[in-house]
Amino acid sequence: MEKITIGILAKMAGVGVETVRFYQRKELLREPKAVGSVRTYSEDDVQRIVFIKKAQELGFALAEVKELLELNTKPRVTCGTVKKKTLAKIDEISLKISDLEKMKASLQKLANACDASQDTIKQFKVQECFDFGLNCDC
Amino acid sequence: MEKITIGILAKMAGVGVETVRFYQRKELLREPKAVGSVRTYSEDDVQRIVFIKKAQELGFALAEVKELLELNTKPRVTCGTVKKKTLAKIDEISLKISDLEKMKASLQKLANACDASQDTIKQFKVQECFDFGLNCDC
DNA sequence: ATTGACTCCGTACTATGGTACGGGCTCTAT
DNA sequence: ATAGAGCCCGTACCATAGTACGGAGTCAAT
Repeated sequence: MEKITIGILAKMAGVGVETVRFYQRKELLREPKAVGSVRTYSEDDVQRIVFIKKAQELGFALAEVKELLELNTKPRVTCGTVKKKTLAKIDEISLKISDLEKMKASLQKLANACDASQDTIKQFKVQECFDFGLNCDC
Repeated sequence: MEKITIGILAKMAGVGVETVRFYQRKELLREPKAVGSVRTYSEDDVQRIVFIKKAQELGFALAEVKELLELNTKPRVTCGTVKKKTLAKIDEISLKISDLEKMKASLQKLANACDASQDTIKQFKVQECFDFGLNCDC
């Protein structure tokens, strides 16, 4: 098993070398001790970067991703604090999920409306179709 | 019912006036005809902005939000095209939801682990807890 | 008819999340 | 030992998504 240098790490995680260095500056990623003068990374670092990218796509800013990661890794934080923050994040995520579900349902209705007509689609008001909760008769 | 000027609109939608104008420049929002020299807006415009903000929070970039909105409102697009794009968006959203569910499950485990111990929390590897799919014995 | 609040418009500035670049160093293979 | 690939580091630049600002016009109330 060959040593994971920054270039290899970046390739494994599907990001650029500069991105890795950027995350280090932002303290989202530890700066590993160098063996000689070149630093080597672990499989854990790859997973961490993958997590960061995933969480970002889901609408978390880097600062929030950092918080998420720290829930799990900060040594000095008491259990109560972790629990409180964790539950808050869970609520945040639940809300996102429910909004996405509504969005999905609206799009599903739009897709169904498309089935009905042949090649032109009757116009709906955005407000009726993408309402995030109100009813829609598309 | 008083006229909805840009300032009122912004307040109703919970954004700044500058943001409204920014969205107009980006063609996410129509520029309404002026009555006199001041433009007036509708309740629809409010909902549209609310939609934009929601979708953004869910991890869609403005360009993607624009696409979402156009699915529903572009006049020249045929039904087949709309349907194809709509289904693609649905897949995108489903993926987001499933990632969020995994994230939520991981956080739930973290919260439960907190219940168990009293004031210090045993350390988990991020990779075990926030794995997005692998199993975790937290 | 004047004040004050608001609009319109353009331009400039900001924060976030990278990306690119250039000089110097090192590690490996030839 | 030397070339080339890759690392280290700092600085500069980029796109996205706003935010601020300043001058000019407008509208409504006093």
